[in-house]
Amino acid sequence: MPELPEVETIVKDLLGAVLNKKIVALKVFPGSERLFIKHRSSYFKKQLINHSVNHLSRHGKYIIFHLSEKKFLIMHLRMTGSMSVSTRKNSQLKYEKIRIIFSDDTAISFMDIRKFGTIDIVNTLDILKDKLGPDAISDEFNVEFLVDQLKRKQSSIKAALLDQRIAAGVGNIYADEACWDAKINPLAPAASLKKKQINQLCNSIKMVLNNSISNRGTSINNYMDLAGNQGYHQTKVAVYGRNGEPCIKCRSIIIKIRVVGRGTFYCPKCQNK
DNA sequence: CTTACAGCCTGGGTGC
DNA sequence: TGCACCCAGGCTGTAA
Repeated sequence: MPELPEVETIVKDLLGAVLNKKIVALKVFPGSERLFIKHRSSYFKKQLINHSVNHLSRHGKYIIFHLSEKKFLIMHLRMTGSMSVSTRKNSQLKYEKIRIIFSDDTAISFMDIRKFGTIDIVNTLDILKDKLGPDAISDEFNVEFLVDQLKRKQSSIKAALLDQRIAAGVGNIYADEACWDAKINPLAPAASLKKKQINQLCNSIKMVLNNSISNRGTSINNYMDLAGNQGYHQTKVAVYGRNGEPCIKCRSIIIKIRVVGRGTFYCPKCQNK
């Protein structure tokens, strides 16, 4: 599932394929109906065609295309979305839902197995500001911010880390990995953490995310990069998906529980508070 | 205000 | 080989 490091890898790879290109067509494939619940596909065509991609960025797990005339195309891959570079003439790719075609006949494709992905076109990014806190690898995501947010939380630290208004971009895998690195039990009440622990957790979150970016993301379940390749970070995970296996620090057996409906993996010895 | 949870989807895995 | 069932989880809407 694409979380911050996977989306970051996709955005970096996409940059050369879209920057300063003019959109001339939008191809819509069967099975894309859910993408057009909020606006019809004709609306997207009208908004996109003859606009250029001036810039590409990411906030949390959202991909943001900065278009000419101050419009923004916002995409979210959710669980199983992926992107690919294609051309105007390619036949439909597997699970391909839409294709954005440029004036040089190159194109980018959005694929999605489970149809949870979303797209939207907006005139300002205010909608993201309402939904998201600071991006988890940005300077605005720091110990002061985290202390302030966690003290008013009534939930577990795991639930707090999955809250995108707190840690935009952190998902289930990296929440577990960061808690393990910081030696914090995922069930610990968020408000119970001491400043020293929060400082460690903040550092662990950034470290885990940046390491994964260096490895082009974690391919567990369906994540693939633009070229259809897996990342390399799945061989580096310490706890996620490793229930029944020994902790790489203390050899205790990693256990799996459910927290806020998510599979949650931790070391009962290393993460005992 | 907060938190919890069902629902959205489909491929892959398991058990019979 | 086939079939029924379960699981994965990001986000939204609704309920408590």
